[in-house]
Amino acid sequence: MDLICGNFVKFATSFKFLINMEYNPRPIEAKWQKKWEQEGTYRTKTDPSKPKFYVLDMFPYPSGAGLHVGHPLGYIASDIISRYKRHSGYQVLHPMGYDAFGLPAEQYAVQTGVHPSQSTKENIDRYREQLSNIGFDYDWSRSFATCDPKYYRWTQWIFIQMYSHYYCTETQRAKPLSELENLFSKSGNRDVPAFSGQDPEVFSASEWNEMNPYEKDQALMNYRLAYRKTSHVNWCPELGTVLANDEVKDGRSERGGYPVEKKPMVQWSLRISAYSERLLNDLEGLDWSESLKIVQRNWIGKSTGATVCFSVKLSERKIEAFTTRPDTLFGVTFMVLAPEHPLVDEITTSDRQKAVNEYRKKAASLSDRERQANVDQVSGEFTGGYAFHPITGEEIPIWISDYVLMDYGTGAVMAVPSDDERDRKFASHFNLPITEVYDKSSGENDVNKYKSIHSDFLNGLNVPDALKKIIDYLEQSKIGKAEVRYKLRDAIFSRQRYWGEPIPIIYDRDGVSRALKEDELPLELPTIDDFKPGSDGRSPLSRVKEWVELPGGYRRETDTMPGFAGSSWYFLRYMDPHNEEEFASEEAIQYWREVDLYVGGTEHAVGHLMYARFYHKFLNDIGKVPTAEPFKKLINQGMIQGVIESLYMDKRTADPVRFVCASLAEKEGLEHFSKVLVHADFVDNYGAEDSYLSGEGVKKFTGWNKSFEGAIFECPGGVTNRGKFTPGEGSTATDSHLLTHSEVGKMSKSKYNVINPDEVIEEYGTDCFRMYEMFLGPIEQSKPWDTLGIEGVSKFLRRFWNLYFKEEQFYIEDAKPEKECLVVLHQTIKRVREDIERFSFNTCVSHFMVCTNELRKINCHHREVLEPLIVLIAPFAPHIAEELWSKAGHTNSVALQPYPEFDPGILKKDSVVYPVAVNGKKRTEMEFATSASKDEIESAVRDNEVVKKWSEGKSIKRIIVVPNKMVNVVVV
RNA sequence: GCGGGUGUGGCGGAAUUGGUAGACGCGCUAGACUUAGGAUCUAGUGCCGUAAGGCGUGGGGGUUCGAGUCCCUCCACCCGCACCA
Repeated sequence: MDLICGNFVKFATSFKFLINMEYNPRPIEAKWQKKWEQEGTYRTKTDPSKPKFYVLDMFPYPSGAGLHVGHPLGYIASDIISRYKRHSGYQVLHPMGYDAFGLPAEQYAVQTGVHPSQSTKENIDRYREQLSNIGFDYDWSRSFATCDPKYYRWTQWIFIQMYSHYYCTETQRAKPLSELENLFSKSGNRDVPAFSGQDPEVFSASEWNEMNPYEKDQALMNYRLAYRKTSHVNWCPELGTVLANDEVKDGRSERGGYPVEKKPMVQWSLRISAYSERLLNDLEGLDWSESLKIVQRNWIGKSTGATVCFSVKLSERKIEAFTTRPDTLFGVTFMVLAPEHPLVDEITTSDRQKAVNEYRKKAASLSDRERQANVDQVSGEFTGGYAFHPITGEEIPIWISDYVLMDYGTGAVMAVPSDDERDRKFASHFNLPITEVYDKSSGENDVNKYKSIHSDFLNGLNVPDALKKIIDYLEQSKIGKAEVRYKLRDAIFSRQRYWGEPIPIIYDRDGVSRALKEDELPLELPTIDDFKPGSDGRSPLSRVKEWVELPGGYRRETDTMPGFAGSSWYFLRYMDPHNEEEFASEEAIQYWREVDLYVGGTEHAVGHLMYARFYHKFLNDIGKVPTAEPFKKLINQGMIQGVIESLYMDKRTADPVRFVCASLAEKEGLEHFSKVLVHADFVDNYGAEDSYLSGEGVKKFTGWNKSFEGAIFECPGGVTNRGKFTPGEGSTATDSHLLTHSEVGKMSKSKYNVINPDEVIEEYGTDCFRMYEMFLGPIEQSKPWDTLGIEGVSKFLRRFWNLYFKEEQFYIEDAKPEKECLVVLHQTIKRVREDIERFSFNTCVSHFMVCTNELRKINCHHREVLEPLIVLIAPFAPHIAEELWSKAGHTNSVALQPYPEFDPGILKKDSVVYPVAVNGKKRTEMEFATSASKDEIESAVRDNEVVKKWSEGKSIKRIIVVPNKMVNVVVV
């Protein structure tokens, strides 16, 4: 009987599908996705008759792991905006592509021998499939990958432009290098307005003209925006490559944990530091979050001050020190050099030699991390040498200490212990004198209000005035000069790797560099089958002799470009992705200009976003793009977290291993237990507080982690061992109910809690998945994925669908709707429009829910209400919208319909229900016509029974009427 | 240490300019329909209290007729930077 009934229900349900009554998302979604692709619904044209809108998602690296539910969050948000803008009459550019060069594919190749191009292609295909499944409106015809020679040809081209430009400090923009060479041949390099990070050797015009090509090349390297020089890099001998700073953790490589050392190597770099000031200033006009701007400002790290020159006793050499507080110059009582400072050797006296050498040796052996770790410990050595105070002429002892960093400022500090915390610490530790140079006796906290003392001609001045005066003095007497410094370092560009863009440079027999000509591009990566690093810190390419060695004794550069080379300008290529003549046509660039909305995670706060801004500014300088900034507005989506599930394992017994229920662990004392991660798939009620392991879950767990096969799993109801559950004494339990420990944390493969969007979509449908991701909370906040919550959205979509059905048939009536229905619709239009504009997608979803609940209640089936609602929801749930739109009798795509406008006339009310408060507490409600005057309302409120009751025995002092809002009665 | 952000029911979160705190959803409770319910529908659901009422947006103070929202102060958590001269 049971069986027959069950089958009947099943049959009836499937029958309902046939007549399209029940909402069954998957077939609908597949149908429309196919149709969109066939009809090119989302093809973007460069059409100057329409306003444009460029929405962009941050370039994904297609990893082998595929997407988890956190990745699409930002993509869905940008998809909604892109669809909304299309409905609003914009020509929308919403592209997607792949940042496809990079280390993971190469590491995989080293391990497996699979060529990176193959594994990358497979990963891209998988990404594309997963993305398509979510129904995005990407114009796939514009997609590309950075490893495609048609793309990287232009990555190489941009590099060559940087190689052949310098930065003019007069006009504050990049200029062709040939102009600089002209200047050199006319007047040498002494006064050229050209940015150079190092202090290049000075040469005259005739010296320049007599230089051989090699010497000229070397000299020009000091000015090129892409240049080659020796830098101290993180070299990892084990991996045979240079690592970026963020790839090094605690002196070891992030991958593999191999030791990393500082090694001088000849490397290509980009002179991003020339752009520091512009990168800093132009942040001002960007619609980015304040916190992101601050991160960028910190990174650029501008400090304004002066360099002061100190002469050294018994030496011709001078010490330059940078300070932000030259006004405290009279408070200098000692100097501190970085241990690596080149002058240390010269000034150290023989009696101090041994101590100094030991200290330097110790400092050199520590990594940057380790040096920073002992911030609290003061250490240092006296060199025995003295400098002269540039004004008073007093002798000042010179110390060395590792709190002074060689690569910041000049590597030398004029120590003012009175006004600098670290100098003060150092002085008191080594008993060095402290001279107060500001009168702080007033107890005032504002530094700018102090008056200068013990400072000769500065006495009596406040800080800003003293600063001005001392800088004037320093410059006039040529002791020093005002100076601005930045922390921002030039970007090291060389990678000793295979899977990256070849650097399009060749060297002649003498080592003189030359860039490839435009018609020699792209310089394609040769195919190789051995991906191990080359010898002597060179890339695998160095072994490909037939590629490296060229006729005429020329040799190719064998290093490749870093990941940011391809990802720093990709947003421009989408404007015109198939152009073979230029990276994008002027017409396309003039039309699309910049990205109007950029969506991505905070992990790119400095790296990608800084490099892309730099590239863009450079291209702007050379007249290739019309805008100074690439990304007008930026939204950082939050992370979607997962619940990390673990089991309590008893530390006191090992044989057999004993796992216990969380309730037991708490009773016995948590200190006796360690936590063992358990795969989220094994847990019942995943995500809920009382998630647990059933007998089935225990079986999965022991099958997954065989070392626990013999373990016992104890919960209050009984014990499970080797698949058998034995109830405890007096227990009626029939199965394991082992509560797990659950905590919110990162969703990651290593935590075994990854939720795959494909599975969610399979169960609930794409539209539901999209809406639920939005419904979770504000886009910028991190929040945990709640497996149960999605039911609510699923239920809502079914109800929404059912608005369009009556007695199992699609049903929309053409009769004039009642005002009530229209009010619901227009209220919803108003709210949704406002909330999309402010990127508040979670509240949009709730407006749709409210709307659906209300229309259901009043049983509204009017076309005039239900059709605009389809368009309104289309950006959020495009598939269900298309299906209902076509069922309503339309043959065109809903995606191209104008977005509904709300009619303020419909929302206008005749009367308003006022909350009436007495002394700020709401006590009753009263309805008044919207036209009612304040006086009318006031007198009616006075007569109100409830108000009378609350003012009994007291007098009404005031009645505040806020029109159409509320009434407050003030009673004393 | 510095900078930024966030603190609202059992949970995710609403509240655009100071104006009915807790929309919407989850969860929970009760009921209806059901052989059944992890389906669906209806009602309820901040806390205390039988009620009247009181208390409530991290704590304390202030401005205001009125404060989640503004000001001061303290606390907690998260993120970023960190000897930057």
